[in-house]
Amino acid sequence: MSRYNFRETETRWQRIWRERRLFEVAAEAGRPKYYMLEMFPYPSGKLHVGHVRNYTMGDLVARYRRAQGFNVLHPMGWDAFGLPAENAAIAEHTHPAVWTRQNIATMRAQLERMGFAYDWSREIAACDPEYYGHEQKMFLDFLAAGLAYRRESWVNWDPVENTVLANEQVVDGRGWRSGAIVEKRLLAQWALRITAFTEELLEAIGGLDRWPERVRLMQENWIGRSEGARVLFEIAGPLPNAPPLAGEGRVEPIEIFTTRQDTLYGASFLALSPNHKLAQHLAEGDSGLAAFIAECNRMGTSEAVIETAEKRGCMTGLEAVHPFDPNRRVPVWVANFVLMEYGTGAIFGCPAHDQRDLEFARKYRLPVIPVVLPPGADPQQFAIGDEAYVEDGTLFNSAFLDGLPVAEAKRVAGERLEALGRGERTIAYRLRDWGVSRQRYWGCPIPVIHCADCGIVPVPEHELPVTLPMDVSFDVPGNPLDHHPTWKHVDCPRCHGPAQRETDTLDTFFDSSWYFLRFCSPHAAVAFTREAASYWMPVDQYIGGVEHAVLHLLYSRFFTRALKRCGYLDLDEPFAGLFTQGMVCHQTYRSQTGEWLFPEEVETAAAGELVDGAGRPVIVGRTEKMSKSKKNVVGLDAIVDTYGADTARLYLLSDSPPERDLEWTETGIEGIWRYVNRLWRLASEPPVPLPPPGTPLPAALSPPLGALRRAVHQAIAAVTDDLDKFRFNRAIARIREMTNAIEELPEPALRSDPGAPAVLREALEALARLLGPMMPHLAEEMWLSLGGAGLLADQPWPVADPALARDAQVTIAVQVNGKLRATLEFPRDTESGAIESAALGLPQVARWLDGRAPRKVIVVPNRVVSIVA
RNA sequence: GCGGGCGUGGCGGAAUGGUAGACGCGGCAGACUCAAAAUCUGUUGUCCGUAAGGACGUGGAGGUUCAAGUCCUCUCGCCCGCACCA
Repeated sequence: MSRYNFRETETRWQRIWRERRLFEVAAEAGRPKYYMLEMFPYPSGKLHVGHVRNYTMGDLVARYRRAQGFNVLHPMGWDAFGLPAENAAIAEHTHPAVWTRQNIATMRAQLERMGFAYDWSREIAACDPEYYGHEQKMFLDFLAAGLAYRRESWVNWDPVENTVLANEQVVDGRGWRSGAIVEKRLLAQWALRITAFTEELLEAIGGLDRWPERVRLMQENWIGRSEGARVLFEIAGPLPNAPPLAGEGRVEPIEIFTTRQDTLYGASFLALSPNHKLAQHLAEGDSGLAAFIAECNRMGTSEAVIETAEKRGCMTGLEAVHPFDPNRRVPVWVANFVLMEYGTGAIFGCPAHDQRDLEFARKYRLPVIPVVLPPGADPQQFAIGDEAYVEDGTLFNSAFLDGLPVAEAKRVAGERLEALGRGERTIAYRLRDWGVSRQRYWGCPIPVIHCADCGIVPVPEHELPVTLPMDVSFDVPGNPLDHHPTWKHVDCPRCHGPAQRETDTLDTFFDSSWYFLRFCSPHAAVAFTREAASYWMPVDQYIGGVEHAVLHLLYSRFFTRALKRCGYLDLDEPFAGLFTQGMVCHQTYRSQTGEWLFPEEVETAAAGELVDGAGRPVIVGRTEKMSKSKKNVVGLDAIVDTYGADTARLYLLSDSPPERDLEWTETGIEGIWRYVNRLWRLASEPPVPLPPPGTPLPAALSPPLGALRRAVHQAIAAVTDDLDKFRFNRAIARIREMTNAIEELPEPALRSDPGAPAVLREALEALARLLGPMMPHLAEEMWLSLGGAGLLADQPWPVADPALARDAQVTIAVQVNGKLRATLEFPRDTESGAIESAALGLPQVARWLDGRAPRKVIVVPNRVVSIVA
């Protein structure tokens, strides 16, 4: 039995595609374009099969759209800056650049072996000065436009590593690598003013109709719009135990944000964030308060800590005046649960109608004043127990608001605040500006200079790019740019006095926020040309992991708007279509002593149980996302060596719907391999000798051949529809059905029927074309075997003839009282009366009717006849 | 707590309200073989029945409908995202 020799064919076709520059594209005005993009990878090392699922999907779409005649841009590049390179440099005594370049070379070779149709002439790497120099120019433009600025912000500081840590790098309040307790520090950091576009970013989500609903919701929640009011509470009397804040005797009122201005009459306290400037000020004269604030700042910000931390507060001794009633006073507290970063860093507490406020009030024995009455409740009887009442109702105990429903009361209270000059209705957002400073080496240098006299001075454009020095040491903790003996010392471009470079580098999300634009004109002297961007953008189909649902995708949306404001392009949304693919999973294995084992270290013993190389039993764990740490990975090279790229590709596409997780199994890949060989045999040794290409079909076909032809056109129609809708697994099922139909064509029909060879040729050619986007090498090889002209990759996508695809005969289900009792065969579109009488004449039906006339008969054309006995 | 998703054979999964289980994996039986691998053929939701046939069946309970995996109400379980957001 001959086997498909993928080793020979795959490298051969890859060479031919490369030599003919098949996938290198140029903008062609007037020709419809299709920009297919998969999220560019971080070059972390070798790829495993889990890494290439989204590239396989992207390649399918790229080749499919290409066959449909689109000018398809399908580029690939490297998100090449980042922390792992520095960690590797420390661990392996290499240089981040060397390590990164090696990984890029390895991974590029692996992607090439998969036969992906990339335009490699557009390859970019974020760590290349050719790339990040443009990024520095963008930063300076943002700076000039007020979209980049320097601010003090609280950060996680690792005192051992001497660096800022991202939230993800803080584990249980400690630095993930040093184990040191992380401190909160107020540092001057560069930030991007994403909040300048908050409302736009939120509103435009509604127009992203080819994005997953889930991702749109996540972005909406992340932006977190809340309608409410800012309210001013005057402080009664002078500040105790502290000098007055400013001016002569008059103390600034406390401004709070609330969404429940309707419940202001239920206020029983105000609470300030520990980092509120009034709290900080008061702490100067109040050692108890100072100690409380210090303790709050020591508590980590990790979610686990927040969840378990109880609500605690510290009295300030201040009293605030109720905005609606000058005679009413409420105490001012500092509370650990009030965030400085949201709203105004101060709240008013209404325990009756907010669960968190209620817990606080119970703990500190503050009054609980209900002001919203549930529908039908008795105002005399209604009281708050352990749960705050947060539903709708009617206001009471609230003077001029009494009797109003909640929504109405919000409006009236807001108007009153505005009339009194004690507040205004406003909108608060969860979204905060994006801090982009990192105290890291392997990133894009921020192109500014700090001068003692001139302050912050941008690096002059003609001096860009500011390149990273290569001679750096990772022996000392902290930022190597800061330790470098010479790099940071420069003359101030303005006064020419001695000055220092900024040693922070940009967050790597900055790099990935515009790479899709660079791909449009990757060799341009500017970041990207307006012409190229206006032809290729937006990305028609973007594919990536859902883990980027908020950060990368939101930053890129922001960047596109920021670049538009700076005159770079005329576009709001970068990604017209988005698809988030599921993960590739694999069973996990552990040894008796608990170490993770690679799948190839596990063998099946004679008795059928799983053992390791030394014959010791293996503990089988749950199936989880492939990850190096759990060793449940299957190397890409090993799979391509054993089964070839096409087999791997088809498996990644066929076994699960693309948005769901896929389990990688040995039996699964072997099943695909069998199918690959069946396909190859069909094309290379067809059951009857084929006529030359283009041989016309006979006018009339025998029923079996007619059926085959119909199956082919049905498959073409179904596969096309499935690919349009990203139902790859179903498309493959359809192709397999068609394959079965070809193989099952009865032998006598083949041998004796003069029409058979031509019908078979049509079927096999269609098969090769349909397989092209999924298994491009095999499809080319089939095309060659069939004697097709040119490359399959240049063939147009087949078009189904609806007339040929329509079944001549239909099977009609016969139901009695909703249960299937029989089926009937009829020519398509037989009129209802004939079907009804045929159904009523069936013995299976007569038995259930028991001699009575049916009460009702419903005939659905070509589908079902439903009889009610 | 808030938001979202998903529950269908042994497994992955198909089903514009119209024959539930397409397609595949695995299993079982058989052919070829000295044997194995490979390949091929048949079969494969559960239960009753020799069979014809029948009953049951899409997490659970109701409902709408001639007809429900699909629509509605309630409920259970799992997964994901956000989370002291005022």
